[in-house]
Amino acid sequence: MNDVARLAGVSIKTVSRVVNDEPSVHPDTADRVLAAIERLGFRRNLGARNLRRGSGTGTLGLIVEDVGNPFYSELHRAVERIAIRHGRRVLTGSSEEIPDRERELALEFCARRVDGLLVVPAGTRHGYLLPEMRAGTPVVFVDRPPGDIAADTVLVDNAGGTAAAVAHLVAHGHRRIAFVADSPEIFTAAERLRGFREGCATAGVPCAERLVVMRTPTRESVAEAAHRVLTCPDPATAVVAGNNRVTVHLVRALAGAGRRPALVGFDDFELADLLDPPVSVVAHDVSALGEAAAELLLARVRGDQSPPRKVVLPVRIEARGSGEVAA
Amino acid sequence: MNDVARLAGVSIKTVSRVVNDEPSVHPDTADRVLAAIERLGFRRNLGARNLRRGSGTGTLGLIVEDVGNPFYSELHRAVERIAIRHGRRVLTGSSEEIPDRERELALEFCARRVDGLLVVPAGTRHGYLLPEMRAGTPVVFVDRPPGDIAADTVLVDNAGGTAAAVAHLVAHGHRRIAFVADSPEIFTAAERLRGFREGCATAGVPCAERLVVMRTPTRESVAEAAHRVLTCPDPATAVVAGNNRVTVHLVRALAGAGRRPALVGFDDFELADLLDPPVSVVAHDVSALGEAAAELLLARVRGDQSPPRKVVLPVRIEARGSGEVAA
DNA sequence: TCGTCGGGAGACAACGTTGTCATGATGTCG
DNA sequence: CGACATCATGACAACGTTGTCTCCCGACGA
Repeated sequence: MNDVARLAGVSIKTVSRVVNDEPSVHPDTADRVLAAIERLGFRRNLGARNLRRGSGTGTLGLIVEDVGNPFYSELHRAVERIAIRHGRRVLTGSSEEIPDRERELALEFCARRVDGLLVVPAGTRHGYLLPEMRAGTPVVFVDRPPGDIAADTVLVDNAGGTAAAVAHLVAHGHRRIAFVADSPEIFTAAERLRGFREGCATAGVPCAERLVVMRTPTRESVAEAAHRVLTCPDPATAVVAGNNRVTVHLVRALAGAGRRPALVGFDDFELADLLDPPVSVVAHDVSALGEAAAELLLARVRGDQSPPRKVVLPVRIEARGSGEVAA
Repeated sequence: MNDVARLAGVSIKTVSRVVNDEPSVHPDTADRVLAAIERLGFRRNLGARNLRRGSGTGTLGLIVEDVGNPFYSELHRAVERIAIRHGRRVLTGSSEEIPDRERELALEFCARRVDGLLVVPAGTRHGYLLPEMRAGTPVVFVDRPPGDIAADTVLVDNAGGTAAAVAHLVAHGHRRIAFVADSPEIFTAAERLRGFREGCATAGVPCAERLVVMRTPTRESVAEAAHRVLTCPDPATAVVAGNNRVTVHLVRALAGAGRRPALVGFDDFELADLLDPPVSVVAHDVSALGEAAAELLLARVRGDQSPPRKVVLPVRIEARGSGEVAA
């Protein structure tokens, strides 16, 4: 900026005036400055600007489990869309479901002075965020609630979804229904299990513990779980999958099998309708989730001080055939 | 930091020493300072730090078409992985395939003083980046080359891929092969068309212009294209799809049809193997693409001044059945 | 003619850090 | 016992901006 000022024969402050197009700069002067800027390839340093102005950095932080997972990338996209609309960029990080990495990312984003933080929590303890929140960085939790603090949270109706899945299967005559999901330490998995049990209770069908398998879904672990619930005494005739990865692994595990159980997945996924049979799912609007969270966060950024809010978005059964297999 | 210093009864510089754990601070003093930091919830301002140190901001910029597209989110993930390994974060933006948005994002990222920029270009003119590059921000182009400047570029073997797809189909007896792809203004689409033609020439099969349809793939446009190439005189018996979206739309369009053409897609996608028939594709390693680009960029950040490099990653045919349908 | 007003521009400080240098206290060695 | 290295700390400037205040000058009304 100094160089620009020298080249244009003005003071540094006048250059500042020009780049911020403040009024009360003589057009001729402005032209000289613009020419100098052009010639030197000057670009103002936003970091310094933000420091001086004390305003925010125009950045939102987003922490998810894995930016490469389609579920989270759709979330990311929705957040980005809202952020852009408010003139902000998104800084993203993958926690890899490791609480320490979540914490590290969150604190670093705060050190970078993001205007606000969106977190899909990996851990269950979030006291470390309290100082930051008190210091004025609003935080909104997405898809899962914080562990031990009160804060804005946007969720989907997990329990309602699995309960509906069970009802759907029972309506097609199933009475021995399995539930295969992620580890119960994960909030969504635990909630979906709760809904599964409630659904069973409501429908008056038994909920056999041996038909419930919960652990981190890998291709192998899900295949093993499928084998177990389908070959035990009184085997399952239908399966509820706890999330999109479980569903995909299950579809793969069942692909070779002869007689297949009915299946309802949680989370919609591309091509579900083109599989054979098409996979019924508990669908929810991931974009709406991201948008709601981002809007809530931005309201906080703008100064909304009302008590922490909890938003629960609805889910719906997307019946495509795999759930309609008769018992 | 002032407050911390006051509370700990030391100078602000000593606080700085503690947070950077420089040696030569008396342990007792350090403890007092740490206590004060804890009590006040102090977090150092990385913006100010970066400004003062003149070092980079520890950030890489990544511009893609759409962070929500699985192809780009996998790329994002790979870039993030490498960035983290070098202690850096990733600032991402979606250009939405609009040259002006690409430019706007790139320049803003430069103004934020990213250490380097990864760009999947939307436009074909990149002169606007020259000043930034001269000013020391390295730029690496990913998946598509820059329009009118010389710069590092990491691509996949687009032409080789479609040529191989044609060879694969010819080997199964096909002689009337269609090519459905994105608009030829998109570099990858144009290259794949070139490879398609070369493949036809090499195999000695005709390349009828009416079997080539190129435009922005939507569900409708692809369905229409499929209908056209399959119902014209001398209709196609096989189709090469130009990218993952075209492939998915094609699968959907063909799902209801009776006798289906053979199909080879470009870009692998989840569940391709579980469709009926499983979809053969020209596969390439998106993670490798992102990693190679990020590594190259980081080498530049570290000061590598060698001439611009062009890296072309290999592709391979993933034969799953849909390409083996006999003519 | 004088006082006033407003446009155009610059000097200076400050944002929150850290690099450089200086200081005083303490210990060490010949 | 003096010269000197070492340790612990602080004062100060600087990074690249922008907010505030001030100054100058020409125009305008009384």
